Amino acid sequence: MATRRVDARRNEQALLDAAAAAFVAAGVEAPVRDIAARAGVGVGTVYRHFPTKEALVNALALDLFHGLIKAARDALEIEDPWAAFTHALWEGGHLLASDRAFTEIASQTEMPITPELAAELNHVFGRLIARAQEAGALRSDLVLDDIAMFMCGIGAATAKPHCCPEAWKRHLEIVIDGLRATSASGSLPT
Amino acid sequence: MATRRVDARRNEQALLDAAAAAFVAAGVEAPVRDIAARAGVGVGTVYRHFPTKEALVNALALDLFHGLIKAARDALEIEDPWAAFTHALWEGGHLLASDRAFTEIASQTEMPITPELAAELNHVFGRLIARAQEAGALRSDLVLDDIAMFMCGIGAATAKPHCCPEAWKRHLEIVIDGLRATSASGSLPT
Amino acid sequence: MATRRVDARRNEQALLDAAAAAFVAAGVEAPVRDIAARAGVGVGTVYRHFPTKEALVNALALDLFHGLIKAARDALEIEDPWAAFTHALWEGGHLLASDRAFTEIASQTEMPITPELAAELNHVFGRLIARAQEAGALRSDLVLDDIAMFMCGIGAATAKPHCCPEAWKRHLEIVIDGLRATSASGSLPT
Amino acid sequence: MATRRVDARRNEQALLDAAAAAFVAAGVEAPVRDIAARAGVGVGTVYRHFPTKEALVNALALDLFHGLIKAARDALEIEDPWAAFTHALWEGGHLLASDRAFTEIASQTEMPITPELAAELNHVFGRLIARAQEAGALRSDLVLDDIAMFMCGIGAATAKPHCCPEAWKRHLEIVIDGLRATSASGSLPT
DNA sequence: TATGAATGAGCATTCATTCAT
DNA sequence: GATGAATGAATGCTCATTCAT
Repeated sequence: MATRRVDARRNEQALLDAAAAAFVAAGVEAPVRDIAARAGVGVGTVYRHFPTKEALVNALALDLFHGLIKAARDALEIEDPWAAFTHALWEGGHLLASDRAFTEIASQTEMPITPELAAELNHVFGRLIARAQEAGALRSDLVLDDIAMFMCGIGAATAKPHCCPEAWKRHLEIVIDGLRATSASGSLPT
Repeated sequence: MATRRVDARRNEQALLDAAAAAFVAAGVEAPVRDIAARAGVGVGTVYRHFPTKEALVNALALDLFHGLIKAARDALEIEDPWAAFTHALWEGGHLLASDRAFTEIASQTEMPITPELAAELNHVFGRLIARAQEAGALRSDLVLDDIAMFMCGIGAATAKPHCCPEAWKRHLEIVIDGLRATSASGSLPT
Repeated sequence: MATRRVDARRNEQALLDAAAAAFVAAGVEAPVRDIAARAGVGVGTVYRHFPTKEALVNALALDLFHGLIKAARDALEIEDPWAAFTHALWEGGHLLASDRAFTEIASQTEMPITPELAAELNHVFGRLIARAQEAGALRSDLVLDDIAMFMCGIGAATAKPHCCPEAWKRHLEIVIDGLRATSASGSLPT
Repeated sequence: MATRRVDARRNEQALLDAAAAAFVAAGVEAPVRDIAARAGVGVGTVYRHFPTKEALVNALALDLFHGLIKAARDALEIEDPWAAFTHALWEGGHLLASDRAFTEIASQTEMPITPELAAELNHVFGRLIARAQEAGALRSDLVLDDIAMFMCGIGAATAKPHCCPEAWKRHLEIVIDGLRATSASGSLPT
């Protein structure tokens, strides 16, 4: 019984990995059959672990969200507010860049973020932003939602197949430079 | 015969519009039948104008590329190199933001850009970048591909259903601030 | 266009027939593919004519209901109340017996009878019953719902594969004998 | 070992009950898993007792047949031939009415009756019929198969979800009235 | 022996595409 | 030319059955 459990758990992770790979290769439209095949199991097994294809997709997204939250929380430990803020962004970037599946998902389905998760994400990132702004390091017009936007940008940068896998780093570098309090300057929004 | 041409062209444009609308509403997965219905024609007619659904999608993307090129070319007329460069970005942003279909497409299919088109795009944006860098206004490490990345970011910002339709403007503003030569500063790429 | 319509109409009837045959042979569980094959069309065609397998099943049932109503209405023309009543039963029996699909359906799905149809059925059969009872020919404790029950019995008699196709006639004969006003006599309901 | 046997038998009965309940609730299409759950065992255990879902279904049907035979045999003890005959019918009705599962089964699968069982059923019901006919109480044209038909009618009456659970009693009452020797009269078989 | 995870054939349904009219 | 009926491959999902533990 315990053994079976171990096996099942292994399978669940294999399924998650297989799904991520399949989504990267073929988008969220990747057939469940393909995911099963990649994981080396039958379709039925997929459905034993996830009641729905959507549930599998969500599980994948949730994983990333948790990673994001953890990264942000770790960043909160850093003393310097600006360093803490940028650290969180860089860690988030790494997460996103190493998980192209997420971008696929994010761009094609409604994010399955639960209210609790959203609240948690908001709380910890809000703290990061507030601290950096109070320290006078971060431009004061930045709001929480902008973070999501940057992350999407990173995802998009990563997803484009032809650009080098490090491209997102330049993107984030530029964005961070634009985020410094000293950079703020009225551009020309037409 | 000339009338036919006019009619056909009208139909083709109607089809393109219908497709854009359908894609915005339901993603690229929108059925061809829906597109036909929106255009007020039968499915057969769609296939008379575009050999394949993919061809229709590509035509839509091409349209946007042409708009982008035109905007960049117009920007080239502006004397001040930095103003010219940022003008092109803002115009591109507007184009992208007003055409959510494009983002849908971009995120789900390989961009169907032809070598000629790519060359043209590269040429005119390359000029814009070079001029701004020579004038010392634009950070010197910016390369052509970064532009695509920013555009994708804008697309992503626009596509997120819950964020306000103007959100992309802040995104671009920050990015532009980060692009100034004076902003450049080694961040901390982990 | 007119021609197509003719073809389509033909197909729809073929589909209905094929479905009836398939249900007789394999129950309502008969795969849509089989129905399509029997009708000599592709599965897609089934779905062009009926949005759902259930809709096809319902269409079949509705057909029979209409037949039943028509038979009862015709019976109403007969002057003698008892003759009218029994005529309706016999006609209904024939209908049921010649359409084993209906029994299959009736026993496995909720009857898709619309309120209007039910009302119509009730109205005309109610008349038949009332007239026969007023004439003192029909036992007075008979109610409308009993008719449905008898019909189900006939269906069941017909459906049993081993019994001769005329078996239902004896069933109905006995039931009719039991329905005469003179037969009524308290049996022994335990 | 004896204990084992007892346990197994207990399990088997639990399984049979669970199956009956599941079939009533969801038809013969009820998943084996549900049956197992209702019985509080794993699916594997179901298959230890019955090689096949069909076998389980058959066992259920057999149970009812045995009940029917027993009822008929008990009826044979009654002295008055007509009373004996009708008693058997009423008992059979009760059995059927209290076991909707059977009707589900009967209408959807070939009855798994063995030759021996059929012979037994025929023998005892044949006796009941013969006695009642010889006594001049039962119409002489009744044959064995008609009994099955009546039973199916009762099953059908019971199965219809909207009609009251006692509806079958009226059905049987009428049928029995029609079965009296005195009722016999040429109806009008079209 | 009992369990329940794994399997995969099978089903309803959708949708790009073709073609007779 | 335009139409929309027909096609059938492909997809998500279920469920009887097997088998390792």
